[in-house]
Amino acid sequence: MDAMKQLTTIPLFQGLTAENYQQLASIVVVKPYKKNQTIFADGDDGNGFYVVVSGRVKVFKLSREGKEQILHIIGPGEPFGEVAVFAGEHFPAHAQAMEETKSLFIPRNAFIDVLKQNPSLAMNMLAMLSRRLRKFTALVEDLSLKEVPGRLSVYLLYLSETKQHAHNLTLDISRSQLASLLGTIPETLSRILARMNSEGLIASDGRTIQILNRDGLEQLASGERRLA
Amino acid sequence: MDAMKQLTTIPLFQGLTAENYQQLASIVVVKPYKKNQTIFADGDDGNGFYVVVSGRVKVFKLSREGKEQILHIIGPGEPFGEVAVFAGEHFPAHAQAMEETKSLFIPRNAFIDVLKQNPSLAMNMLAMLSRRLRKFTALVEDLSLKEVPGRLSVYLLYLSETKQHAHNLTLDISRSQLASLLGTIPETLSRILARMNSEGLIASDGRTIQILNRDGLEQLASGERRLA
DNA sequence: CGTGGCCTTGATAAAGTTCAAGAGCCGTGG
DNA sequence: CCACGGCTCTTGAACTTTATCAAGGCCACG
Repeated sequence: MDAMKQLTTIPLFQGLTAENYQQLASIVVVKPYKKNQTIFADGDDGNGFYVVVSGRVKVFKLSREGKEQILHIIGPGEPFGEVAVFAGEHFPAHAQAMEETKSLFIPRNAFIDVLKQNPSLAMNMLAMLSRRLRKFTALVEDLSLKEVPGRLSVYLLYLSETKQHAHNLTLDISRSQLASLLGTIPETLSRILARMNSEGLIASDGRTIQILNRDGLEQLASGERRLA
Repeated sequence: MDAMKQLTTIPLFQGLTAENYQQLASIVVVKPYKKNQTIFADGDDGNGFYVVVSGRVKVFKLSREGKEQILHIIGPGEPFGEVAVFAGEHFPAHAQAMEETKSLFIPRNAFIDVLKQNPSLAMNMLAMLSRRLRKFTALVEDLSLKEVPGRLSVYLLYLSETKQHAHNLTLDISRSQLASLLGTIPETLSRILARMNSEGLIASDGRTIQILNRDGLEQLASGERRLA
């Protein structure tokens, strides 16, 4: 597939003119990454942004002691690093390929030129940033208002609503990474999964999790109930 | 001061044409709020956004039990509620005036019309959203990676760097609200301030705080050190 | 001079982290 | 084909941090 065709399949770039696609195609660079390869580091110069074509990328912060908090997991069609393009000089977090990943790199200056000529691209970008901001609001809410069992419940219910058939979930990330996404550590996650199992809320086996009692999870998610 | 003049002083609207200002002025509505008055509630229909002219507004989330997490405190010249205009139908949080506040309300549809004709307004909006996203990244990092003394240190150092003369700070919010901003409760904040005092890091008296040992605060902020 | 709001302090309990040890799993190489 | 080493995940025990509950102090305002 050539760059131009790829561009038209990306939600961020929907609704542009053929001319715009050509302009974009001429500035875009295809970049492949291996599993665990760093794409950019916290503090790097933000001279452009990326769109994932295939594979997955995690965007995360690192504490001084090396504990990581995952901020986003970016899948095909989604952009990342775009904040740096408009806000400032450097990336505010680390980005690393979680598996073999192909991405497009859109250099800053060239992109801004295209943007200036194209209101509908600007509108797309605005909508996208707004959606991301909204997700962050939810993340902050989760981190500050809920305990870990509640956050885990929110995550499981979210998974079951979106990607998969209702009651049988397959985690597509490791437990350690799930822990990081929930703002905790693997030990705590492990214990909570065990408690959820013994309370009959779920049945987990490796990366497979069955939801046995959806109401119970919803109560945990909303803080109405706690685990024994 | 008439609406048009106010508009030109707002960073978000810098660099527009005279015609744009007139368009905007014709759709803007001035709205006054009393102290503690609700401006919008979580879930309300987002049919426009606001810019604070004078006073202050807090944007916050509420847990089921009523515990509040402040997300932003918005001052003169800053916009709020703008995410709803691009992202979706409803506001993702509550907004309330912290004191007597005057704000401008910009209705959604009319604004989008102006935006479509004006790339530089769109660029301003993009930059603003990006900056806010960046702040959120930092907030998430704080909430998930640091303990309360660290978060408080970050906040104090931030205050001393930006607004005020180096070592003598005056809090412009109540302790309860500071607690909420830091993702904790007033009791915990009180204890930590007491410990910081007795360790000679700060000298606090009411709403005034003197920084006595900047290095010590920086160590707490980065997790190198803990309070006794 | 009382009354209500906010802040402080103490005792207690809950939640999560840390440290340490062991179990299960998988690919590599003998 | 089996054993080894290196992962990740699990489990236990001690410890740390923070929240909760309760009581008392301070101050401003009526």
